[in-house]
Amino acid sequence: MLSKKAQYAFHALTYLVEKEGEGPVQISNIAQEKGISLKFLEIILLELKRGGILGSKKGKGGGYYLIKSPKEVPLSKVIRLIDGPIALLPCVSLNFYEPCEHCTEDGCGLNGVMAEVRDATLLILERKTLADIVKG
Amino acid sequence: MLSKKAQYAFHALTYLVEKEGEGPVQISNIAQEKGISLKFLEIILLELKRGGILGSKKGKGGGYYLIKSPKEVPLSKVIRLIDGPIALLPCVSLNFYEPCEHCTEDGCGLNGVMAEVRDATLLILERKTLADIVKG
DNA sequence: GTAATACCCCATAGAAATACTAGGGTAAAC
DNA sequence: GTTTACCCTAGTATTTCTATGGGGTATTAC
Repeated sequence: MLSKKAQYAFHALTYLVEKEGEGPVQISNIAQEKGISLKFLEIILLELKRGGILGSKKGKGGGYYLIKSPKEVPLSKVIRLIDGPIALLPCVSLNFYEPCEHCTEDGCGLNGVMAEVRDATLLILERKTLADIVKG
Repeated sequence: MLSKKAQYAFHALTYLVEKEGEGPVQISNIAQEKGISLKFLEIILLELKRGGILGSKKGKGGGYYLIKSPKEVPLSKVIRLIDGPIALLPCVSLNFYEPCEHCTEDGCGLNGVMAEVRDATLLILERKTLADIVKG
């Protein structure tokens, strides 16, 4: 399951997509509009900025904005940034790989299936972008 | 990600599949062989029993055993039993559905994609069974 | 240049989930 | 009736989740 944090991230991002071209959007604006705690949202947006998805501008008229086209931001990137691994097992994770202590060298039988699940999931999450989750 | 508990469950189940036909297997046997804490494993096996996957026999010569053929136990059943929902969002979960407060009536844009992910995942996890995760 | 704005950073904290641990109870087999 | 081995309740340490609070700093408008 996605954490609340990741869900909030998506809600904030879709809002920013909708507001694209209107200049920076303030945290307080997003928080109020989407019903998210302001301080918690602050942390989330900061992470999205550090992850290269958002840019920010300080001072009057400042706020957050997308630094890429929505079509260039796959959903997988957001999930990995906020929640971490997409795979169901650390030993089949592409970006957060860790060996299992319980798997023998030739791997336990789970690996194969979980790698399949990972691939099927990524096939969707890598292709779908922020542009796809904004209602027409 | 699967919890350690779920991973232990799979390790224990594969062991039971390998020992099928040899009568009940004791918890202590599985725990030692798979390197799992005995008391923690006890809890896990009990949940698998309550979930209708395992049977147990008390007293001397007792232990746990599969009550169905390994081919009849899909991996999805084990995951749902131990970890809960397979879907990434509660609002697209088939077995643990909960409405999202942030989604409007016609749904947020995420729903569609996450339902796709769920279907792709289930297509694998419903078809693959305990028989598939035991090494030939 | 100064005051207002709005992001930035650090510390803390309650609640829940995770991953166990301890100890005794109970049914079955011999 | 004693041993075996599952069954049940309770507790606990650690981590993660979900925030909250207060102050610092860069930018802009005037």
